[in-house]
Amino acid sequence: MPRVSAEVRGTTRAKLLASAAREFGRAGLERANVDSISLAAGCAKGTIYNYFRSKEELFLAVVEQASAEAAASGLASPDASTRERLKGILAGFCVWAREHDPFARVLVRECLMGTPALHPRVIRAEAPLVEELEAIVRQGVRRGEIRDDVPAELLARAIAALTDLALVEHWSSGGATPTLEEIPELVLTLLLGVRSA
Amino acid sequence: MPRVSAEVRGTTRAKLLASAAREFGRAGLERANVDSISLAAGCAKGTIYNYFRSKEELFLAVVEQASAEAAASGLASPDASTRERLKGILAGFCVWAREHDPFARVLVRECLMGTPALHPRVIRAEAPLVEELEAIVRQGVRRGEIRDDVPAELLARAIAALTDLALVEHWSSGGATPTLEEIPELVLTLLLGVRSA
Amino acid sequence: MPRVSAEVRGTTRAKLLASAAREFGRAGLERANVDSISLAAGCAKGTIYNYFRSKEELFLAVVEQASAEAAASGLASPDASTRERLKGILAGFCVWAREHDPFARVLVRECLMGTPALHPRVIRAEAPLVEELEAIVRQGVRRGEIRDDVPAELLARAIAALTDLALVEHWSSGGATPTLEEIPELVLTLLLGVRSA
Amino acid sequence: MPRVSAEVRGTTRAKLLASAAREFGRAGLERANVDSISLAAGCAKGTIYNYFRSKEELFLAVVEQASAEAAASGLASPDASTRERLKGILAGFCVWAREHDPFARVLVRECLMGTPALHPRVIRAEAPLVEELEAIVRQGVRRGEIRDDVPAELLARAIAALTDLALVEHWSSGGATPTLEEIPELVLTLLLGVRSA
DNA sequence: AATGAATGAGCTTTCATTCAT
DNA sequence: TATGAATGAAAGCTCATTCAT
Repeated sequence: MPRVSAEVRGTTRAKLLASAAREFGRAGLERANVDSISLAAGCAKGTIYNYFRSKEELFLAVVEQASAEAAASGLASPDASTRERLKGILAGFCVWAREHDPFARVLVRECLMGTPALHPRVIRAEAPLVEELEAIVRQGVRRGEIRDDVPAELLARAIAALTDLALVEHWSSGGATPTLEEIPELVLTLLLGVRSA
Repeated sequence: MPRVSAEVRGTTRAKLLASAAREFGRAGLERANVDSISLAAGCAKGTIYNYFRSKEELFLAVVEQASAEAAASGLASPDASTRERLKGILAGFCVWAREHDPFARVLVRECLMGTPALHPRVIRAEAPLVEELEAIVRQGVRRGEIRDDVPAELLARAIAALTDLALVEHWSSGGATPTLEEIPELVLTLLLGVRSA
Repeated sequence: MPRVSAEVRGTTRAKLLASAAREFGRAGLERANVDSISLAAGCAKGTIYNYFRSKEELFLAVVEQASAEAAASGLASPDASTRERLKGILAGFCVWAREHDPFARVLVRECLMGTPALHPRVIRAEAPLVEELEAIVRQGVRRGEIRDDVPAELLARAIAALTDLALVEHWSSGGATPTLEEIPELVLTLLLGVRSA
Repeated sequence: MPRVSAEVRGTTRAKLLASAAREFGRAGLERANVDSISLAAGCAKGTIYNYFRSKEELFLAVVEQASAEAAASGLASPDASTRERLKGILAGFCVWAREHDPFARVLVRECLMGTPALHPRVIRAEAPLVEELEAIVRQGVRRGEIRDDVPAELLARAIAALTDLALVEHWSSGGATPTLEEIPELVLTLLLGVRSA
């Protein structure tokens, strides 16, 4: 198999994923239109089915890619305070959300309340991010840097969930309130108290 | 002048709303099937359109009814502490959610991440509950009973949002974790700290 | 049976016919809406079916009433010239058309090209007018006052048909060209030549 | 780039148009059934919508095709008398009507009394035929070969209209009276007088 | 006789998916 | 591999008609 061909395959696949993210982010799984996706990706309707078994699989591929990218978006330095590290993770996530807006919209929407049938798979896709948060929280508790009145896993999930909700607010308000930059501090204040704490 | 009493009209309408709530809660607006709704309500397909202009209007009617009921579900006594009063509101909401499970599922789903096109109308429908929470929070701040480091409105919305998310968790886990009874305390602990605080 | 009741019956029936004529004239048989007709007549949907077996029968009743009225619209004096008598018939028809605009629209539309299934019955309804024209034409031919190069029946039908077409033109042009007053002379000039001839 | 040749596309489109003409000619725009059209054309229901935006657009496409063909159906030799040339046009139209019976029925029906909403577009489609008649009439008047007591445009439209009506008669009578061959002479006799004139 | 809620067959249209080329 | 015409199940919705009151 020639290398060029493989590259083209990858390119086409990436274009389809990007186009699908835009469409799914705009319209949701049900209302999204397969035709539009392929058209916007610059290929024909049938081509999608050379890369993905179905519309649903394409959707899941988008969610998984979004999740993988989001998980790799953290900026924390290991020697910072727990709060700084958590803030770094969230800030990285928000930066990624800005730069991959369509993917972020799909991921957040699905994490908050996805299609029931797909939820298990979405949860699995979401896991890395939450696990990273959880690890930092756990360490922070051990170090006595943050509250220990709720289980670490629960706190980690609350952080992730409130961040998602803040993003929804951000998009709903047309980007006005809150801004992407404000979100990490906002979420951490709500759940961990003010900075000095 | 109707020969069939207004009572019957009301009954049919109520049956349609209940049936629609079940279907929408199970499948969402898009996947819900008008035929199934009418069948489950025990009437013909066309009957729906004697009561609602379209599937979408029926959906909104469900959301509005759910919201109105939810807003009337509070149990707080005015002389209790702020925390107790907030807990009463949330507990009332959870009781209502248990007793009107399908309506609750639709409402929560929509509040977290509704169909973009319907979001403005859904937000309006959701307003009463949040406003009640906000009023209590504001009073609590004045009394010095709860945190004042975030705006009252923001805190009220965070309470509502985390409650919604907890309900999603509850349903996702098949009712195991958290239980409905745990939710109010859970949410308030996360956002206001432990009880004694 | 009380006489008043019979009068009411007649009134309701007349109102339904008038309302139906408006609706059928506006929208045609297929697009006309039974609900609108009864509503505009000031009664409930079901009432129509106390007077007419079906939408189609109602339509035919309108056509028949229109035809009967149109046939009674002639103004000819028996001692005038053939041309004058024909003109009188057509003028009477046009006056009737002005005063019963909705009925006229339905009748003309159907005479020109009605629903295939109904055409035989419509033709029968139209017959009186054409027969009257034919009688005058026949007499005119006997008297040597008009052309005899085409069969009387054919000429009579051509006169009726061109009048119908002129009315369609009149309505299509918003009443501008030709005006209702011009139509009789226009039609007779086309088929019998100029007046002096 | 289509892998199925443009030829196939054209064939399918032509089959759909022919099938639609049959159905519309039989039943009219409203009563015609999209399912029947596709079935008779030998393809699936959805295929229609690959070629036409809607049932109405399909109908208009039929009218336009009919009109284009009809306009190209004239047989007149330029050096013949005005009457002969007019007769040639009408004869050509009648020949076309015989050979494309379904299209002719749709076109004539629409010209006499079309769906109000579609009338403007139908009129435009009909224009070429009337304009050709008008040009010949105008020339005939200049040459002093035919009557000049009515405007050329009016006479041309009367000729077209009476021809349409004669075709309706022809079809209504099951092809008996008048026959297609008789129509041109019949119409011209009515409007221009006997041949020798 | 009048009502209008209920009916359900029927409609046009959509669109994810297939497959011959 | 890419294509896009063809597919046909399924959808939401309409509306003439019925009938209990």
